Amino acid sequence: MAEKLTPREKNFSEWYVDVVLKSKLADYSDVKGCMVIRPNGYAVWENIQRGLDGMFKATGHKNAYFPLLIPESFLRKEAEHVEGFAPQLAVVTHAGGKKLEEPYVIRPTSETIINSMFARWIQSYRDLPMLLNQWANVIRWEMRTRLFLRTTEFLWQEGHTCHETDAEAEEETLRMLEVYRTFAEEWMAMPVLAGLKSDSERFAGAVRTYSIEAMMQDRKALQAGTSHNLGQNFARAFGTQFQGRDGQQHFVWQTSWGASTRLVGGLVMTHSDDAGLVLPPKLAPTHVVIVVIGKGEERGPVVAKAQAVAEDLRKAGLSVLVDDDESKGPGFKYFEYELAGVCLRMELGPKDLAKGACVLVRRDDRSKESVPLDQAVAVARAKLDAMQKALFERARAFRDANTFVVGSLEELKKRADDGFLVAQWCLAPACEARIKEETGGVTSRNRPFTLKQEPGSCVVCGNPSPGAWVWSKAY
RNA sequence: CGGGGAGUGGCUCAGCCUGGUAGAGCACUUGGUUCGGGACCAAGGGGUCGCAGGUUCGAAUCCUGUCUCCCCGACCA
Repeated sequence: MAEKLTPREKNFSEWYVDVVLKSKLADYSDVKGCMVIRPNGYAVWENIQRGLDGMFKATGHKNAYFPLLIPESFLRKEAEHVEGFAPQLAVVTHAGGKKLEEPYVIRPTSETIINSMFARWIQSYRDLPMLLNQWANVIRWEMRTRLFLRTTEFLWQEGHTCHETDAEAEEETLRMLEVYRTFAEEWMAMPVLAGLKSDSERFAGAVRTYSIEAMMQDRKALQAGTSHNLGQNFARAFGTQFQGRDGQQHFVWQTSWGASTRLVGGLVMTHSDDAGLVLPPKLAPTHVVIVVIGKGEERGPVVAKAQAVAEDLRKAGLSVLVDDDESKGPGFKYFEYELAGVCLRMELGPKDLAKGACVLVRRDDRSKESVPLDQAVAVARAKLDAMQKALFERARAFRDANTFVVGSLEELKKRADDGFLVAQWCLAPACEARIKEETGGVTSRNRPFTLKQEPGSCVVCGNPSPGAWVWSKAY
């Protein structure tokens, strides 16, 4: 039931939890650090999957599925990889009532087990490129969890590809990052900065990691997708080789890239407000709810009309709910559907019917308009398109208004909670570490492609710097 | 893991200090009246008080342990 949410101003974290719980996206489970994704939340995830999966297929990838359990020895084959993931692993030591000869690790990511198969499947350059994707769950033991943003088990998609050359792998890495950028901006209406990650933020086992970074309403950054150029690191560890055009054996060049249910959290923190969930139409499970108004006998014709309009809207490709529940008043329902994040509310009552009209209310700005019924479908679609666009524009304006160029460590400290900070950095890990320490958690987010690289001097040490990076506190 | 807070019908919480066999509001069910921004009346159903020990004639209440969640830090998608 719709209790009041904690306002964002008062406590952003509590607001976030309130929205997720009360809009029934997810619930806590009895398993520590794990959540249950409820039908509302799963419907959003399914829409995300649909969108991304279509883009993966369009870029030549095929879906496959690899085991949840990975022999521990596989993880050990790539030194940096094990080291990076060791603290987060869940390990199965017993099965079938007996202690296992070799423990299994529950996958935190699948590079190793997939490479064990790539090594068997790839013989020749004619087998390349190999472009696979897997939709799966993974487990990473976390100290502190947050609904959708960081849970012990989460759902994601991990792409794994093999290429003949380094250049092709790099091209693929950037291509998939661009897929994420496009998806984030065009589907999620979430503006992002696509760019290079620093070495300290690089995926364990990768040569280079790229990310897309979004700004949430509390001005903190959310890494919303990553794409890695793995070079030949895993290929060497697993002997994934092919006979090249030159007749020689070569290790394949690989990439991997992933996006997770964290995106749902990003959606919430980007668009929602103190009344509840706001979802971009392209991902919203319900586009329109038709609230039937009226009492007793006057309801009959209204319900009939509502159903007819719903049918028309559905034919136009919209997802529609008709609410003719007589036991609740309309006002109550308005609050409920706003909380649930339905994009458009259509109010339909006897007065509207008399005029041959209905009232349409947009969730994001609550703008209200009386619309002739014969134009309802066209207007609804136009409003949804406008809403999709408006959400993106508003989020972008917010991000831009909270992005600052800073010229010194002092300024960086002062603005630590203000948003995205653009600062020159000499690339020395020590300077990066110092920023994190002195600012109470500001880290390098990435070096956006769109950020012009002009030489300057590092805000920490003053040494020459090749260009600026974006810094922020992050989820 | 450190600091702070909280676990009592589905939800929000009272009761705990000063032990005596569990209560309110909301939600839910049924019937009726309502319906353009959170309707009302009446009747009803629902809780081994997070879990496990202990003290006691008797524990929601006192003691010990443990689990979970929230907030703030350290690690991470």
